[in-house]
Amino acid sequence: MTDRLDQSKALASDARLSIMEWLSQPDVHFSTQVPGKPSEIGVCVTLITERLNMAQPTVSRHLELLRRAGFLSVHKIGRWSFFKRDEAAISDYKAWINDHL
Amino acid sequence: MTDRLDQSKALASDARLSIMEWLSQPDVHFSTQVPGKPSEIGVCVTLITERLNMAQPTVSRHLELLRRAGFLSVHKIGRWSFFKRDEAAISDYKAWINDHL
DNA sequence: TTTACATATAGCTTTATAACTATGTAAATA
DNA sequence: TATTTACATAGTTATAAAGCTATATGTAAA
Repeated sequence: MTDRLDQSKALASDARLSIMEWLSQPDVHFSTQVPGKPSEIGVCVTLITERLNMAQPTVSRHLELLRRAGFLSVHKIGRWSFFKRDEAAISDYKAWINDHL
Repeated sequence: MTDRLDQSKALASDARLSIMEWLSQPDVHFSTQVPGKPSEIGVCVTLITERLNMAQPTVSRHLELLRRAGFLSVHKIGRWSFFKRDEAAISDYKAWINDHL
């Protein structure tokens, strides 16, 4: 079973809430991405780092936390890591919150 | 505006998630309360402390965090503090999560 | 076959959380 | 009025989280 506490913890951060929100409209927020369409392949770490205005390793860690919570998936192409939302897992969490909060 | 980050942080704790869940059916989980019906006046700190199996000041702090997030309200009668859910604020947060996550 | 690039990992420092004990406060009771 | 009760606050300590720099890894380009 997915760990609801880990998921709730993943959302207890300004940076991570922003990431989740930006990735819900990736083409709008990351229109400058060169290697591919954000809504199709995901968004690379560099662009998210720029937008967050944080050091790259810090952003990698935030993304990893969201991934481990199940909210994001990664797709690696060459040297890039493209992150996108896992809508099924997100809906699942929403349903749980609706039931249990 | 309510601080969504504070609300999300308030839910990033096992103890606090349990409190929220117990208080959604207070008569079931706190049937031993003497001073009044839990679903009407709320649940006192002592009973929540017993159920959490933590020191009383620790529980007071958890309750205060949930209250400041808007999820709980307190009603003081004599020396007791009765905590109950603020369903409006909770629904408000759920709606926000549905929109923004 | 170096060099540059994109990301991840390691290690460190600072700040935030969470737990506890001790004590304070305010109301009810003896 | 002294004591007990219910809860809150203060202070301390331990653990977790968040940020950074430095470096490793792995791929692409020169």
